[in-house]
Amino acid sequence: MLPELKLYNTLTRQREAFAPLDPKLVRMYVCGPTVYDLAHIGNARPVIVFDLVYRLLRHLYGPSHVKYVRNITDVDDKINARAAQEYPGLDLNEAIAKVTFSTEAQFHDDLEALGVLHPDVEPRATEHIAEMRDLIERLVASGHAYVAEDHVLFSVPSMPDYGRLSNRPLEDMIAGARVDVAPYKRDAMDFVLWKPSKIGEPGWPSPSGIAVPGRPGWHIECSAMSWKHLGETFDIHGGGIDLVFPHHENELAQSRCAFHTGVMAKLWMHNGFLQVEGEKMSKSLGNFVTIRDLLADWPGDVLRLNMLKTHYRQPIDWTVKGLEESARTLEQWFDIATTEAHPRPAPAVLEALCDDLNTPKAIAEMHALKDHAGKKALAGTLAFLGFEPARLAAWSAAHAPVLAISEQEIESRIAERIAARRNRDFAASDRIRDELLAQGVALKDNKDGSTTWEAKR
RNA sequence: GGCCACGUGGCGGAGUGGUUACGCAGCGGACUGCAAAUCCGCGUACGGGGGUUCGAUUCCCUCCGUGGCCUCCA
Repeated sequence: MLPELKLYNTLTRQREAFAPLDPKLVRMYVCGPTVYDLAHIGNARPVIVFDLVYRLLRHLYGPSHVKYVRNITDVDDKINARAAQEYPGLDLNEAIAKVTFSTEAQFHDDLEALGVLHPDVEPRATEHIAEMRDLIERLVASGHAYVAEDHVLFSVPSMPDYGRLSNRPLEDMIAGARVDVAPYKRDAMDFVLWKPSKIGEPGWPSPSGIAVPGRPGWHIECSAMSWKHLGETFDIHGGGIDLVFPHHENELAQSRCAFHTGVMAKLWMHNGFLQVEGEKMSKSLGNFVTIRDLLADWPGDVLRLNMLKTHYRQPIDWTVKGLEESARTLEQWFDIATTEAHPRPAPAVLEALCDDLNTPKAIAEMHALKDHAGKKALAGTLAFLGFEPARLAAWSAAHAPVLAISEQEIESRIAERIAARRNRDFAASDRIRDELLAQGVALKDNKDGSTTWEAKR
């Protein structure tokens, strides 16, 4: 008997029992990266969190009954700016291709190290321009959008319940507006669906009779890609909490008005923000931490556990101390879970995860497995959660501290020490132990009388 | 200024209207020639103030603190 899955829905501000629209196919869309720079640890949070949601759904509904779409946004002003900066001599479109291609490859390498499964579909925005145009024309035709000065704008007042996701009544937003309003907007809240391309910028034939080439606004790509791969409505839409407004609010407005539906996704999930050593991560503070940097010092599995130690909706403070603790925990678990893995996660862990992805509770349950005869269950749970001893071992081998002493020498010194202890020459015995420690080798005298060693971290 | 979230023991971090979270660190014990590793055991908590209640860390109000968002790159 599987536990009932309950998830917190940003749209309703409460936990709800999850029931897919189509019981034969659970559909989830998560906003992926805009590929203009190395992914930082804050970007890793939604990727890891929703990877776990994906694993959980596959377990509950069967792997062939879940479709997970995570996009790559490869058209964006930040990309254009980066491309122009990195490759000043190159044609802008070629430069953009270089930036997006290499950034995407790096992103995939990072995720591989973090134990993240591939989504079922990973669409790129530039491959869905036709769907975007189609959506825009539907919106214009139904009066939800209009053309002005070669732009297409979404008419926010045309949607009576705009603002429901972010819980911002229209009046409040207008009152709090602090940005100059473009003159071609009918309403201050209207947002861009399509805009004209400047010379040299990427451009595509425009919709709605606009003569000049253009490019999509920020939000339309996700409406287009989720439609193409998941349909007009689907089950779960995820991302970071910073995306709730305006990105998700506007996505939702576009899709619902284009398809005349009451919902876009039934359930909206948002992960909390991440800070580094108690401070907001920013380039000016110099605490901007990329996944790549972290992987130089820590195995991906440790980063993964560190991320899951905090409940996904809570703010997380990313610290070296926390990483050290996670590394130790993972090491202990892998030391214990050496037996054949159970094919399923431990029931108590599954139950915790079904309770709005309560990973801290799940981790506590794993500690309980350690204490009892739960080795096989622990191994199975670790595998289920995406932790892989082989990957960890590979990282450790690649990053092992260089010892100035060979393994044979270590073994012979251990033998020497055993002999000294047998003769009760403890001065000699302790000297050997200290010398090895100074060389980075820590000895362990086990209960069975044997002595083993490990490289000191 | 508007909207929202968070504030738990030395640290990390769940949860709950009235019984132990859990982990790390610490302390005590076992083991050890002594340590380390390992095993067993132990302790301290719910930001301030008010209210509701027989009873609040848990609900309400308020204050303080921390953080996020407030769009077309301004």
